[in-house]
Amino acid sequence: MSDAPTGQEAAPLRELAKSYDPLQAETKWVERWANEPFRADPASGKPPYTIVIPPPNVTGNLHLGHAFDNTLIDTLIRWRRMQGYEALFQPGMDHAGISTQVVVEKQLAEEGLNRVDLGREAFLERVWAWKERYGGMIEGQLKRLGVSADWSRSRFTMDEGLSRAVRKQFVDLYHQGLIYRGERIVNWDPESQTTLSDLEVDREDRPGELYTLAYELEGGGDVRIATVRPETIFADQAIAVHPSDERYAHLLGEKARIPLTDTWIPIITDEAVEPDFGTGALKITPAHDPTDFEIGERHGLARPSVIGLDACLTGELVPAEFQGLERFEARSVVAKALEAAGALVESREYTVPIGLSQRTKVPVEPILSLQWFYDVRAIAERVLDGLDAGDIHIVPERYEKVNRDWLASIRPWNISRQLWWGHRVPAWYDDDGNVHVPPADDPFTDVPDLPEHAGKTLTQDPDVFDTWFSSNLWPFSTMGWPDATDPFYEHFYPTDVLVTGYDILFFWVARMQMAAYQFTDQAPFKHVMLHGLVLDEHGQKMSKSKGNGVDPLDVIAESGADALRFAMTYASTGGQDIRWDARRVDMGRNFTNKLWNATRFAFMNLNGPEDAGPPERLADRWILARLARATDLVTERLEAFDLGGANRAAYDFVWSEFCDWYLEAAKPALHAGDARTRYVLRTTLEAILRLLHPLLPFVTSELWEAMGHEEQVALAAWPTATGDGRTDAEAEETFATLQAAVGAVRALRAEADLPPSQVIPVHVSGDAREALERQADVIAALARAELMDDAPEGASLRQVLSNVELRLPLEGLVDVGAWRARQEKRLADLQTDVTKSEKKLGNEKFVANAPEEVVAEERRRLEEAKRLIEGIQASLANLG
RNA sequence: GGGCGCUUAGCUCAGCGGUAGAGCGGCCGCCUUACAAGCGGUAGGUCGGCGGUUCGAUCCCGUCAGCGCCCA
Repeated sequence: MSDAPTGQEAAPLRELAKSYDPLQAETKWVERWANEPFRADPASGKPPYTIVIPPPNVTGNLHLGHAFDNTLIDTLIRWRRMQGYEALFQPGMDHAGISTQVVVEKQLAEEGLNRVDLGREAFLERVWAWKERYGGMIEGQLKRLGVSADWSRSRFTMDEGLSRAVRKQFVDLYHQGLIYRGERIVNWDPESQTTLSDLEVDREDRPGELYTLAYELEGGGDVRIATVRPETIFADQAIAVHPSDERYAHLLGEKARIPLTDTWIPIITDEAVEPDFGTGALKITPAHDPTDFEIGERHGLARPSVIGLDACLTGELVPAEFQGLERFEARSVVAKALEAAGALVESREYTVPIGLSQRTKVPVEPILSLQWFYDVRAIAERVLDGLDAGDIHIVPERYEKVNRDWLASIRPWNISRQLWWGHRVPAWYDDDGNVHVPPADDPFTDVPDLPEHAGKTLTQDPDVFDTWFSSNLWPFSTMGWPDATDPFYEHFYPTDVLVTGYDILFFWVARMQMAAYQFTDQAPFKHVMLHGLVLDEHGQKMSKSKGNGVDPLDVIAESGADALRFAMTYASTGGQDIRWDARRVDMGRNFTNKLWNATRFAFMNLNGPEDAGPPERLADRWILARLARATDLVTERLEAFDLGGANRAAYDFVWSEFCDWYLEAAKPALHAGDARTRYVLRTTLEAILRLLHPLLPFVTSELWEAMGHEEQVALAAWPTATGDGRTDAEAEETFATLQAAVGAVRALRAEADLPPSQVIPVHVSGDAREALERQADVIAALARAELMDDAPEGASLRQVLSNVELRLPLEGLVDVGAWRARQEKRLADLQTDVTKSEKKLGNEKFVANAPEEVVAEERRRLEEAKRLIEGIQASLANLG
């Protein structure tokens, strides 16, 4: 064994504290990464790797969902950066129209103010002030998580450049006829006073009543209709029945009188009526129901409205006594009046499906309104073609079908919102109600500034766009689109992966797909990695109202960001929701401490020259082979977007192999000053720090620096397992035998209840005897056992293993009865195995059909079990 | 009404065609000079029920049950 110091002295190693203080180290690196941020350089010549952040809302603080998302993104980014990619983690934030407006209005209310008093300009100033404050907080929180984003690239959906992108989108689509203004039934949120897209409405079944009303007929008698909304009868325009419904055929062309009024309406037929529902006759109220609206369109019905934006009865059709009643109150008041008038035939309990505003939880009111719509049907087809062509891979795969199904049944998207906070609709109206949108070749000039409109009075549409009508451009608007001046668009777009929760697959992912094909003629990302939601410890969704949220910053303050990140990647498997369990954070914290101490131990022993020559000691050869395997596995798991698998693979290797076995097994060599072992120890430790860095950026950075590296580990190369001498089946096999022998000795020791300090003599026999004798020093270190030259005389405990038999001369030290009992249990288990194996091997079909190696393995097991049984029986006979 | 996911050790979860794994918790020993946030040993599971495919099923198929989610 050569100790020739061919290597140079290692750099001076910093002395490490006895235990890891994550907060101290993390604070330091947070500061460093703030001062020397990770910058993506489009001119580096390296292949690009891009992930854009799902922009958090400026509304408030980050929650665990954000911590989850950003941990996954940053893990991928750090890994790829180390692999030599020019990695861009594009950060930023979303203006979150309605949510932000709501919180700022709430804040105003506390001061006794409201936005209308304040006026649009002043109100927007308040929102911007809010944005500055919370935007900064969110960025600080992400930095505390250790995210290696390029902060110089941070973008906000309301930035000038991104606003230009939104405007370009609108103007282009308008001139293509894909965006139009129309009067439709929309989802109105009376609380926040704006419309909502279908996606922003949650459906819920609520107990209600189904009323049967009698409408008097011109020719005498009545026709009975079923409705859940008697308060809207004043806006009725017809009664409709199914064309094939014989029951009503004789009434066609007749007129019926709306109860409580003197209004007569026609009886018509329409395919949309379900004959089985209620009486089979429906009152048609085009202004207050989407289906009725469509029926009304087909029959040219008028569409008067009787419910105002405040959700109260209003309009000249409503009798004075009901004017101003709130819709739900109106329902019971009108029902009572109907009853009094004899028009209420029946009312019975009925489950009513209603829509709730996701934001305010208030039931939405379907109202007739003039809104901007984007007809996405054609571009959705284009996305479907792209999916067919394999442009985008979604993991887990099952979400691709969900993605497709939604696109395939998509409907026009209501993009206007009656809010102040957001991108204002760039459309102007003249006194005659004509619509003016900037020309396609000059989208950024306001219409009143165009020469041809000089002198005209034009008013801009007061509304703004749905927030998603700007975040759908995020992957390219953040890269400078539509302006060609930013090299990032050319270099970093399309992006590589989108990492986000499955809950915004429709809201955001699908809309980005459509926008990207529409404006960049390609998919916005190659992969979509969808993760689950972070639920509370009882499996409930976390929410502010329930107060069951966990603040990531509290977790970080308690255990460190590495621990939190560990918990996140550990729990990330296959898009499954993760139930919050603080024990996973403890695992992470304990792991960082373990790593810290392993390094500390290494430092105590890396105190002399190193020799980079080929390793000769078994433990050295073994750990290198195991490291190669671990490296392959971790890399392969990362490539498969299986960060949970990568985490486990790294954790198991570092704790169960490197710490538990290698560090112990290397002690004799290190104490003997073996320069090659020193080299193996240091290089393995360095590989471990690099392998763990994407998962635990802080400790690994701290330890890497402590090892004397000037350049931080984030910029070091990702380990690779290629290269010769990294597989060593022989070393692995021999070491496995050593592990089994050490385990057996330890078990014997525990059985004999001997103190750990007491050295015990052990005799080894069997095939592996020589190999183990060569590891006598290692066995001494691991098991406190001294190998005997000669078999012990007299009674001894024998531990029979597959290729080794251990004997312990322990007369009088052991409770022989307990030992015997244990050995007999072992015998019984082995007998069961033998029976099973014999049965299998006796099965001709098994031998004929199973793969050869499986059959061979079964034979080997049978032989081994038999051998063990013999050995154990002999040892029991020898017990005396 | 349609679709999807989950059901594995006391708890939280991996695994997903060839004799069941982790962390925590339990039990028995240890402050063995890297680590008590730790070390060694050990117990604990008919992998939700029932059928089927297969030489072989926790894993594939069908069905039932429970829990949860999405869409209409």
